[in-house]
Amino acid sequence: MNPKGSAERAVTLKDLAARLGIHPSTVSRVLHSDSAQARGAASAETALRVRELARELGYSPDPQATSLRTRRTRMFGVIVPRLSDLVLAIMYEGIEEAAAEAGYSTFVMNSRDDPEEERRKTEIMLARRVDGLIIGDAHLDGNLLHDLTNRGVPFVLMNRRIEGYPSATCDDALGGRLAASHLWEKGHRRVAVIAGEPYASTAVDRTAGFVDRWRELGGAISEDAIVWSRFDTVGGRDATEKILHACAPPPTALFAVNDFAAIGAIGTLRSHGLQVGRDMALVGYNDTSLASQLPIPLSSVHSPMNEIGRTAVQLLRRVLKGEHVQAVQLRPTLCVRESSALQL
Amino acid sequence: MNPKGSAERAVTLKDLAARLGIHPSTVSRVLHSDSAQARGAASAETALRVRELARELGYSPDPQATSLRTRRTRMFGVIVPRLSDLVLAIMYEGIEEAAAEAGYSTFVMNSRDDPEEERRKTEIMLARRVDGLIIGDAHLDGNLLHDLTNRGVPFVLMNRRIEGYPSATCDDALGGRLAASHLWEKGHRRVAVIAGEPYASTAVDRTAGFVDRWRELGGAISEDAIVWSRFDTVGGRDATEKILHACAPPPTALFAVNDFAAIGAIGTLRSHGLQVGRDMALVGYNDTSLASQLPIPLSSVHSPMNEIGRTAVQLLRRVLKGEHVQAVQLRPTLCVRESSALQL
DNA sequence: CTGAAAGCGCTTACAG
DNA sequence: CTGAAAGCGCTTACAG
Repeated sequence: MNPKGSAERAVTLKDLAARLGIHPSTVSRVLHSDSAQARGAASAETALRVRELARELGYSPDPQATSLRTRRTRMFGVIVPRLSDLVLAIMYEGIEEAAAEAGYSTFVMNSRDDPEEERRKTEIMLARRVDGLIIGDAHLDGNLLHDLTNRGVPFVLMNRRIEGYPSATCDDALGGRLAASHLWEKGHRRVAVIAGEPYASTAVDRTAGFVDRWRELGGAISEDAIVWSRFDTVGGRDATEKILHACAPPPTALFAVNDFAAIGAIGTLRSHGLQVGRDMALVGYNDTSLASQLPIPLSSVHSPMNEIGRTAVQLLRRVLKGEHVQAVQLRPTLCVRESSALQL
Repeated sequence: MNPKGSAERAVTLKDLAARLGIHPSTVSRVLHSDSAQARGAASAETALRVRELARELGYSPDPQATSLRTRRTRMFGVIVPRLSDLVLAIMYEGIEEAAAEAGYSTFVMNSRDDPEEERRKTEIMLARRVDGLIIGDAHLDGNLLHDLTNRGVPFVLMNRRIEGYPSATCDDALGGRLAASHLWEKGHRRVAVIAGEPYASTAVDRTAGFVDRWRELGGAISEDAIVWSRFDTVGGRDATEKILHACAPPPTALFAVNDFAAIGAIGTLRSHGLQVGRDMALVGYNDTSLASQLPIPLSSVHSPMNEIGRTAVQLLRRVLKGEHVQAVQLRPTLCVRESSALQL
């Protein structure tokens, strides 16, 4: 409503046409011929007049009407476990940027990593008629993706991958290997892994990469030293507690597949009188902004999160064009900081 | 596209009508009469048949078509400084929940707290024809809100407030007062404030509340002891550095208007050989999940972030109904932890 | 109780 | 080069 209390009606094609004394379809044609000269849409002169008036009146096409006609909404749906997970929030920033650049808008919804909720949110998105879906919470044991494929819904995975589906992720196995090489070089021989949720490829791949590399280097690592856990600080606390109880002698280094789990680990270590970086080396994953800012800066495998989000958008656009799309894995790099700098 | 490569066409009202041998308008009427019996829309028998077939075929109305007709999109636009700020991410979770419950979808966009970007994102949202806006990055010195009001755009503020506009926020002045009372009772007499960005009501109100209460209690606090700063960890680091240089003798307690700034403070204190909770008391704000999980748990003013998001949705819905809406301030509570537990 | 029509704002073949 | 028409999928007065 404007100051007088009545809703401001938007300018339409018809308004423009009436003002110019031409037919709405001509206006539409001009506004669609994107190049400088209206290629066959109208005379150069008409085109100019149309464009000028459109700018003057601030014409912006009604997306609902356009969608109804074209059967495309230029909207993407994005599903993440939770946006309050910094990792997903940053990936979403990449998505938003890339989508906006390509003229798409995005819906995000939280699934709380619950398959039931994921399915419900997916249906809401499809009811909204999004052109495609970016799924950030794929479960290795789920069947949602199979169903979506059968229904012909275009989608790509992000953050987590599943064999056989297009995805934009970090090369998590490589990230795990980087952490293993680093700790080995620092002289550690007894290590443990805070492994994350076994249904997420991020957790599985990072852990597998770490263990593979560790064994390649000649190291030993028992099953007891690999503790699956939640991704958050509480998960890191609990896992560290378990590791300290189960492993005798205790490890000299920990690899946490997530920075937040690593932060939880720091807390538990402290309450056992152990200081990170001095009594126990620690490497996290993602290199979220907090890692470098902690009182004792945390070593972390840097994941190009913004880039992963942007890549997901590019992949989805290619899927929409009917291209067959492969999984893309972006390279991680290791950032060594005080938490694991000491040479044993 | 389905397995055969052709897009799955959604079921329409016309499809239902054809199958039932009745007119589409009758189907529409039935599907709109929400109560058990179709109140005047059709015979009970017809209504039943319509509903059954709709369920069977998984009919879901095309929102673009509906919007075009009703001139409402049932979409809200949400603008936040950044979703990678945990505080805004959690408020957004509240928004998403409340919006979904009311049958609304939400777009979020990041403004990076830049007025230019905020304006651009606002225009994108309006071009999408959202029914209303939730603005989470209001600047005390901006003029966007004035313009939006003149254009008759329905909106509410969230997180930050501005006199004269409807808003859902924490009672930040009260939060500041709680922190002041607590530190005073613990015996502190020299304090400093990491005050945040002066263009944000959160920063201004929390700081003013703290200072007011401190003076009420008979305390003194100089201008040098109030340092404006960014809201993030780097802001907290820099501000703490300034405080340690400017104040002689140094304070015994710090109040940071944001948990992340507080985390930055911990880092700077450590590099000066000061341990939080022992050598310097520290209180943060928001009680984000990290606060209680830090190696030295951080005292923090708890802000009901999810509830603030939900409230913003309720307010906006009332604005849409034409109601005149007041600012709502939700009560904070103080969580005392190790970082400020010591009695001087 | 139900049908028929108009129209929301656009796009897109089809004529001329 | 431009106009006229049809139609995307709905909703909503208006008849009967």
